[in-house]
Amino acid sequence: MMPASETAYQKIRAFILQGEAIPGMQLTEEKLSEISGVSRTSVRDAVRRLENEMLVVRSASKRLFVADWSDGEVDEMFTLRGMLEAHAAARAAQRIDGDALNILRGINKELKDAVNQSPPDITCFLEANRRFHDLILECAQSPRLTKLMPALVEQPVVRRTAHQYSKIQLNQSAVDHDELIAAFAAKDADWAKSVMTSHIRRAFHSFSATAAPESP
Amino acid sequence: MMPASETAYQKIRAFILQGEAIPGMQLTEEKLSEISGVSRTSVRDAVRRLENEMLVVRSASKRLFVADWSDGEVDEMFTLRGMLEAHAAARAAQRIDGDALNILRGINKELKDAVNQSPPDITCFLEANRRFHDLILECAQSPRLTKLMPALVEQPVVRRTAHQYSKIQLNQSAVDHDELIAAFAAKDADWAKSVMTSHIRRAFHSFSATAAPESP
DNA sequence: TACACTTCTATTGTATACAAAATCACCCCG
DNA sequence: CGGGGTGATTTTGTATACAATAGAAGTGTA
Repeated sequence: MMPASETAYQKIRAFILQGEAIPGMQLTEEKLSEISGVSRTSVRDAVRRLENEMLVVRSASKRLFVADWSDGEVDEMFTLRGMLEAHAAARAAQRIDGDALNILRGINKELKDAVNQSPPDITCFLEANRRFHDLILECAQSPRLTKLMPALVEQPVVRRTAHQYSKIQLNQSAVDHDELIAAFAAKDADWAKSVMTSHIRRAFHSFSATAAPESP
Repeated sequence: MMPASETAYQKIRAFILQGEAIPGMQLTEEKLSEISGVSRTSVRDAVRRLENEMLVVRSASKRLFVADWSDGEVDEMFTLRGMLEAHAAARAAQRIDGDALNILRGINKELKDAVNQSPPDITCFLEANRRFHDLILECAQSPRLTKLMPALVEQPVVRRTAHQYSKIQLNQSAVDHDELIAAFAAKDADWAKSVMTSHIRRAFHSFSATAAPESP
């Protein structure tokens, strides 16, 4: 049996990420306790985690709301994520072993398969992509970095627009990953860092182009 | 009246930071509740925060311990902090206004005064230093960055060794700050970034030299 | 109508009690 | 004497009840 606070965390998180929640809407602890089916005590525990990931925010008077992000904040988030993931990639390049490398190859194979479906299986793609980046983070062996990352990865906006990415854009991700794997195999930290930087940066621009296609 | 969870947070934090706690020692929620004088409920709340700042860690079986850091982790922490604070400085350079600049000057004045006491007033120095960096972070106007920072700043080890810094080392901090202010005044993001990078990096080396002076 | 004041309601904060889980100490059996 | 299991003890997890606080709605007065 899963701990109640974990249940609450997952349910509330899904509630926000799968778009049932509207950015800016208030979330009372009681409502959340109904949604997740556990007591307020556990809900509060879950909410603390979500607050750290900045999926929910607190008003001055401690009331809870679903987070919403300005363009500037999304930009900044990608920038920070780029810096930290690039750093993680550099560390991973110096520490990764053959086993992890092979698992990485396997995950990227799955990712490619998901892309090559017709239409591409975005859910599968996102899942494989997440596992790929998570494993790199693990190989970086930096507890601190691991702690910071969650506040920078999940975003409802990004998740939603992912479904509109073209096959070409998705494929570019797979290609980036292949090059990352090559950099890891060569144990070249600088190479890994550069590739990761471009990878995240490109993802950002794919996102902005998709999210706001109507420019003046 | 301060909220109980806040009381608990401050008391426990002080307990760890002022060296009453030994790295690696177990902290039961009940003990912490005695220390802080509030109920376990509020203690748990406080512990969550401390966990995020990585001042306490949780074993696989959810038991709590005072964090202790390997040399590698301290190194990594300074590296991450350097990246993020440099980024904050760059953003601040583009956003800072005259008022903030003057406050910054005032804070650095206080810092210099603390250094020039005989002996230097380290507590005052650390306090002014913290306010200086906090204000820069605020000027950077990045909620995300603000959220990440606390996990990278406070460290019992660093705090303890600070008391052994020489006047020359302390003075160098003031000089760095002056140059940062100059970079801000010129609204030169690159300059600010470089100075901040050096500043943090130097602090790291001052620390390692002080913490482990006996090399082979 | 505008504004202060007051009451009521919604929401979060805290304590306590009990349940579940993990660790420890002990004992029994091989 | 060692290993494995069993019960006791410590420690964390969860629910509920109540307290405190913030926000909303009304009420009266100028």
